Amino acid sequence: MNRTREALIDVAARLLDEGGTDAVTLRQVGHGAGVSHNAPYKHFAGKEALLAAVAARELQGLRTAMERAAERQRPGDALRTVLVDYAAWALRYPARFKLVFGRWSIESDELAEAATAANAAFVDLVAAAQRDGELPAGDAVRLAALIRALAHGAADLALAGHLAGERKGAVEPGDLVEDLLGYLRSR
Amino acid sequence: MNRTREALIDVAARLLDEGGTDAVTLRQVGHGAGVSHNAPYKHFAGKEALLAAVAARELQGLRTAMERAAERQRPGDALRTVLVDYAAWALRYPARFKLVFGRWSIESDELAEAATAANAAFVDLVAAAQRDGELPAGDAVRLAALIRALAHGAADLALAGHLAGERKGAVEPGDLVEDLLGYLRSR
DNA sequence: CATGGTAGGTTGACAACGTCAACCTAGATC
DNA sequence: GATCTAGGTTGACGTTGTCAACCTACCATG
Repeated sequence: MNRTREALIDVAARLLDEGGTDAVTLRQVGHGAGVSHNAPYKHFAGKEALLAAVAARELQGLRTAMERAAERQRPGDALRTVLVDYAAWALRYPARFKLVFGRWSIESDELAEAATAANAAFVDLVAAAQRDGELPAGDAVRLAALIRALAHGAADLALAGHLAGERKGAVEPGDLVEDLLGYLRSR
Repeated sequence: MNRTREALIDVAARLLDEGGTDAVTLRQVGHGAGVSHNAPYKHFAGKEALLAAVAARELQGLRTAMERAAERQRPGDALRTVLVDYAAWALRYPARFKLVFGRWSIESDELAEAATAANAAFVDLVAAAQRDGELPAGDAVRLAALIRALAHGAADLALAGHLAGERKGAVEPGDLVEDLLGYLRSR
């Protein structure tokens, strides 16, 4: 039924990993899925809509990973695991990271819902860590935003090559996450 | 002498503010500067090189702002001022922010030097705040990376509309900066 | 002073891209 | 059996980055 649609998303994700957003051309996506250069328009309103579908699928994966960590580990460990995995994911799939957390120039219900769900899962994780005494008390939403902003910024700067220490004594995103959690715990 | 070159950079910066990186087309840049669609190639190797020049100019401005703040205020206040101004700048000129701190697909000595200088100025600011007891002791480079990553991530998420609280109780980048500095000071 | 090189400008062309329009076709629906 | 539609096709259009060829003042050097 939606076989072609799924194939298009798969091809788009692959091209995205290979060369970033610009490398995802509707023509190559169509060709890679074995259809013509205009077939994607039968499934997506345009290039942006196709990319939004890729982003939504990726966001659902991130949310699933968070929920799984929350089930299997204590709150503090789960939070650390999630953040470290997040940084590793960003470094491994830079284009996906930039797509998912960049500005969406299109309104997609699927994407908005996936983002809301993923954010809620993260806030839950933070709140649980607070109850466990691993994080200072206070507004969980705001504290979650703080932690998320740090992980996001560390990953983004690292990807751009703007994190201090090119070679010797390089600071890695995971290090900064550990530093922040350390400051917050010892508070 | 380099009058046309400067004009091209000016036009590129204006187009950048108006519609992001994609809105900067070499043809419009040339036309806006009163030259032909191919004249930019006499001053820049290509589109990326032109954008790199814009980014370098912007980075020099940020560095100047930091050094000025360091001269006129106490370390703690200077740091806070710089970070708040940084967040405000990012929200006001999103395209410049994304250009300067995005990945540079080109090697530009001018750009690399500007980045190194700006980063050094920020590390100096952090080190001064540490000596003043406003920040915990430790590796200044690493602590600076932490603070910078938070400010960067907060601004980037806010621009993408991914910061918690769309309307009610919206978390703003400046708030997160204040939160982090608060946690670090009371440590 | 003649001469030649170069910095900076021009026009024209090219392929690739996103997108629109028109058309085709098999299968579901009434 | 007629009709609608989801999903596919080909072809075209305008825009873009970039390359190539050409032109022309200017400036230094013989």
